[in-house]
Parts: sequence; C-alpha cells; structure tokens
Amino acid sequence: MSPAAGSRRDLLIDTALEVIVEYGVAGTTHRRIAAAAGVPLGSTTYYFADLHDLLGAAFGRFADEISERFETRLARARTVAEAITEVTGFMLDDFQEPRDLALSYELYAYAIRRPAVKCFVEAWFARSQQALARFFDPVTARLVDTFIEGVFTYRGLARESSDADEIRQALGRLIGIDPSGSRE
Amino acid sequence: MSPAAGSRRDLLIDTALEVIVEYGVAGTTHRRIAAAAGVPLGSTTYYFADLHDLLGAAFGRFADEISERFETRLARARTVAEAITEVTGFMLDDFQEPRDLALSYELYAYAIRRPAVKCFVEAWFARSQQALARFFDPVTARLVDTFIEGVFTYRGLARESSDADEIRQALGRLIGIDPSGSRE
Amino acid sequence: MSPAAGSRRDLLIDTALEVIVEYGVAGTTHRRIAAAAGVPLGSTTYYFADLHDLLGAAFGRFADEISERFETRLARARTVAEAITEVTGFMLDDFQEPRDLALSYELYAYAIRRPAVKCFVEAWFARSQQALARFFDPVTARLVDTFIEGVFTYRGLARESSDADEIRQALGRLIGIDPSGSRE
Amino acid sequence: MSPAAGSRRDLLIDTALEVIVEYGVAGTTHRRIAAAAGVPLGSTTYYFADLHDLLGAAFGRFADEISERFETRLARARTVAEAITEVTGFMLDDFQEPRDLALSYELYAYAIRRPAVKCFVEAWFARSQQALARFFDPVTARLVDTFIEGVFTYRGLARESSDADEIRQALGRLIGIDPSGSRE
DNA sequence: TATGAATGAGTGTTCATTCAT
DNA sequence: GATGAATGAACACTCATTCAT
Repeated sequence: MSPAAGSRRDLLIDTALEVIVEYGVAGTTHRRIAAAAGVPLGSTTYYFADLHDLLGAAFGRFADEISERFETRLARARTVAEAITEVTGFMLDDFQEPRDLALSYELYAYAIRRPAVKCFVEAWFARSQQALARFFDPVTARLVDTFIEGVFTYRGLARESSDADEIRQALGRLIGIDPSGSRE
Repeated sequence: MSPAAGSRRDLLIDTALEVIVEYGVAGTTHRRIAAAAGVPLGSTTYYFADLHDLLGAAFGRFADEISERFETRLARARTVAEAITEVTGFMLDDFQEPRDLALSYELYAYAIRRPAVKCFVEAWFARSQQALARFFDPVTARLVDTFIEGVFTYRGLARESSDADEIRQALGRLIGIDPSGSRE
Repeated sequence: MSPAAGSRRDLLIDTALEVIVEYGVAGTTHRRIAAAAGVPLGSTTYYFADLHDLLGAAFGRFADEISERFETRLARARTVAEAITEVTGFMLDDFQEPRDLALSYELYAYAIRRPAVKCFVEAWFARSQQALARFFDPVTARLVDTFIEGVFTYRGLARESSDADEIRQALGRLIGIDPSGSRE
Repeated sequence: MSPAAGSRRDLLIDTALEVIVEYGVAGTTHRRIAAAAGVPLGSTTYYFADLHDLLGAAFGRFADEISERFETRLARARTVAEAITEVTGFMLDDFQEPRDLALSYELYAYAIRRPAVKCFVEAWFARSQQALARFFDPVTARLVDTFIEGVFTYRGLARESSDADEIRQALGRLIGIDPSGSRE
C-alpha cells in the first residue's frame, strides 16, 4: 500500500484505538475520532460503512499488533528456557499499561456480541498457540497461553499480581520443568 | 431502607445485569432497564443518582455473587485434591455461559475507567485468593486464581479451550503435586 | 379532551400540516415542525414515536376535517338539486387553495407507501360516499365522488378547470337528471 | 448530444422513475439512482445540474409516456362509442398498478411546488383534452378528462372503485348519449 | 415518596454537491 | 468528458437528567 493510499483510513483506525483507550468503546463516537484525528466528521463515514465497521477494523489491527509482538518475542528464543523468558518479558514489558490492557478488555467485551470481531480474538489466540507450539506440545501451548491471559487480567485489575520470578516459576511448573536449573 | 423501597432497588440492580448481558454496557440505558424491570422510568433516577451509580451497584452485586459461589465451592473441599476438583468444577460448571462470561468482560472493561468499580474486582480477586489460601500458600493461591482468570478468557473467546482433565492436570502442576495419584 | 391535555400534541399536529403545505412531505422535518410550533425539538419525539407517526396523525386530522366539511355541506341539502349545489360549492368554495389541494396531493402520494395512512384516505372516501348516499344510489354516489376527486386534481394542476356551471351540468348528467329544470 | 451521452442520460431518467416508484420522491437520492442504474455517483451530477433537474426530467418523461399512450388508444377509435371504449380501456388496462398510479401521485405532489414540473402536468392534461376533442366539444372533453383523473385517484386509494361497466355508463351520461345502444 | 412530563445535548448516519484529476 | 474523493450541513432519533407535582 502506497503511503498516500489508505493513509487517511489508517489514521482513522489508529485514532479510533486511541479514543477507545481514553473513553472506552461506550464513549467512542464518530465525532471524537474525527476530532482526535483532525479530519472532517464526514470522512469517518466515508471510509467506514458505520461505527462498528471502524471499531472492527481498529480491533483487528490491535489484535494483529499484539500477535506480531508476541511472535517477534518468541522468534528470539532457541530453548524452552529462553521461551519462558521471552513469554515472561512479553507479559511484563511488551504489554503496555494502560493502553494494551484497556484495549484488551474493551476488545473482549466488544467481541462477545460481535462475531466478526470475536474472530480476531480467536485468530490472535490461535497465533499465540502456534508460536508456542515451536517449544511445547499443543495442549501445553494452550495452557501456557491460557495462563498468559490470566496474568494480563491480574495485571490490570488485581491489587497485586505475580512478579517476574513467580511467573517464570509458574510457567516452568506448568510446562513440567524446573526453569531455574534445567537446560531444556 | 423500607422493605418495599429495597425490593424495587434490588429489582433494578438485577435487571441492570440482565440488560448488560443482552446489550452490553454501551447499550444499557435507563429506559431499557426500566422497561425490562417493568417500572417507571423516573424510578431509575430516584433510586440511583445516575446511570453509573446503578451500573456500579449492579457490577458490585455480580462480583459478590461470583465470590460467594467460589467460596461455597471451596468450602466443600477437605484436601488439596478436592480443592482442585472444586476449582475445576467452578470454572466449568458454575460459571454460566454466556451470562457470567459476558458480565465479566463487561465488568473488566468498565472497571478500567471507574476506580470505584475496579475496587469490586480487586475485592473479588482478593476473596478468591483468600479462599484458596486455606489450601495453598499466598503466592500459589494467586497463581491459581490467575490461571482461573485465564481459563475464563479462553472459555469465552478462544476457538477451543482446555477440558476438565487438562485443567486438573495444569492445576496440579502449578501447585506442585500430581493430582491423579497424591493424597494432599 | 381538556384544553391542557394534548394541547401541545395538538399544536404539533396542526403545525405539521402547515409545514407540509409549505415544504411538502419531503421537506417536512422534526426541526421545521418544532421551530414553526415554537416548541423544543425534543418534544416532537416525545409526543410521537417517530416522524411518520406525526405525519400520520396530521394526515388523519386533515382527512377528518375534509370529511366533516363535506358532511356539513351536504347536511344542508334537502333535494337532489340542492345536493348538487352543495357539492359544487364544496369543490369550489370550501376546498381552499393552495392548502387543501397541496395537502391532498401530498397525502395521496404519502398514502401509497403507508397502509395506515391509506386507511385514512379510504375512510374519507367512504364517508363521502355515505354522505352522498342520502341522495343517490351507491353506484352513483361513488361515481359522483369519483368526479369530485377529478375536479380537485384539475383545479390544482390543469391550466383551466371547469367552472361552477359546467360542474353542475356534469353532475346533473352523471346523476341522470337535468339540474337546470328538474325538481328532484 | 452524442448517442453515448444521451443513452446514459436516458438511463438515469428511467432509473429515477423506478426509484421514485419504489421509494417516493422523498426517498429518491443521487446515490440510489446511481446504484440502481449501475453508474458512478458522479455521473448523476454530471448529466443533471442537481437532483431537481433530474427529477424534473424524469417526471417530464413520465407525463409524455402517459400522453402518448392515451393518444395511441384514442387513435384507434372511429366513433364516440369506440372512444368511450378506448378511454375506459386506457383507465383500466393501460394505466399500470402500482407504477403509474404511484408516479402520478408523486408527480402531482411534486408539481405543486415546482412550476417547471407543473407545466408538464398542464401539458399532459392539455394533450388529453386535445385528443378527446376529436370526439367531443372542448367543455365536454375537459369534463371527460376530469372524470378520468377522478377514476385514477379512486383506483389507487379507495376501497372499491367503479368497474368497466359503471365507467362506460358514467362516461355515456357525461357525454349525453346512451353508450349501450346509440351509434354516435 | 414517587413519577410523568419534558428537554438540551449529542448520536449515527445520509446526502447533495464540489472539485481535482 | 467523466468520476472518485471528499465534506459540511442536516436529519431522525436517543437519552440522561431535571423538576413540578
């Protein structure tokens, strides 16, 4: 895609994500997006059939971003121990507060009633499991990703959540190895 | 609070939860709640200062309900193995589709921007950890609850989620025992 | 109906008719009606579910008005000759330019696609036939009313339309008498 | 006008008529016409200065169509009795439901506020009178056409309208002959 | 105590029209 | 000659909230 083609559309998608972070889906309107993007109101409905269309595109992009970040992280790992390190790093370092957490919760709530958007979440989780499958059997990969999701929920909503050491430890147990001593 | 006033207030809270399940927080309005509850529109603002007040009360009740269900489950357990069984049963049997899942995601998204509501989530998670603390040390209890949260996310949004056996197995590993053979 | 009850509703209906006369159904909006009536915009949707509801009520009132005027006219007649005179007077004197003509055409066009509104037209025509049935057999009554409708169309849209004498003459022929000489 | 340009212009005019039939003037937009015609949106404003221009052209064509149909009908008649037969046939057979009726009412309503379009109606009625003038004196011709208009109104909007026999009978009386027996 | 009436602000969306290409 | 992109104005409608009673 050329820089010119779709740039306004792209801008709208990115801006929608910003607006969702700040106001939540419930407070995201054509007008707020247009104002935040500095474009005329009419252009929001010119590029997207309706608000859900725009919201869907935004969440699709967000899910992709996260998946790519996760895959990039795991691509660096050579051993299971390194995989655990990367997964832990992803959870604690890559996943930014409050943007990514807020977007995740908003996406989950939004996806329940929107099958098209739910697909993005399913695809995201499937990609995560696939990336993990380089190191773990499918059942374990899913368990690891399930645990990752729990950590995100805890990070954003619990009074205290597990620290890096605890997470590494838990991951090791879940996988069936002792991460502190083993060499894959 | 008179019994009559209390009951209408209660009705509004329960109805608000129903409306959230059906329309999401974004689609929940005074009018829809009043209509679903079969009460005059004016009574929604009579019993609650504003919509957020009503929504907060509703989510508070939901969080309490879940906590009570979890505590009731765990109260039956005598051993760690039984605790694992009850936790698994809670996740797969007590947590109803789609009501509870929908309410959880809506609550999480709503809580990010509402400190008062976030407290309800924190309290819920704290009570879960406390209930688990009868069987596990605090760090493990939090890890277990973290995993539970992940399972909920997966159950509602992933293409496939772990079955009872896999979950029991995972829980056993997380705790550091072999749930199939050990006796506490 | 007390003067207070429904007065704002009534005002809105009458004003809607005025706005239709001035701008046509296509140019009739909540805003124009509210402005012309001097009431807040919100009250137009408070009293009427939607614009079609208001338009329907307006056209219903118009059809009733016309029917009453027609019945009042005919009530004065004692003989067939007098009936012809009253019918002619109704067409040429009671039916006001351009208000009534404009409203009729707008109503007819609007009624095609709105069964509920079409009923008002049907009822109007039925009442006209019934009023004429005091003097004529049903088939003739319908023929007379059919002719009346043609005269209205011609009055509003043709370069020249028949004058009182021609109309009286035509009515007489349609009925099968000579209005100039006969005594019923 | 080039043949190509003319044909697309023509297509737009015909399509506008279709759209009016389906949605009414109030629901007729550049977009709907362009979509129904399968042409780019921009071409609607390329060939016509504005929407009223296009609507006017469409109604002009419709009025012409009807006039031609009426003249073709009457051209077949040799005697007054045949003229009555043809006029009756025109009203009941040529004038199609619901297209022509809908277009007539829409045209009449639209014409009230648009002098240029009102001219088309005037011309249509004038041509009808002229065609009838082959058989009747001018005053009678106008009366007959007036009656025809009434029949159209009744056909589209009344619960029951006159049948062929009643119409023939009425026409005969209006003209001053007995259509069943006389020979002009 | 409880509620029907009322309204101003704001929503998603449509659309006639313009214009650069 | 023809059209895709674009936009400002307006639309129907919703709704949280207020308030008189």
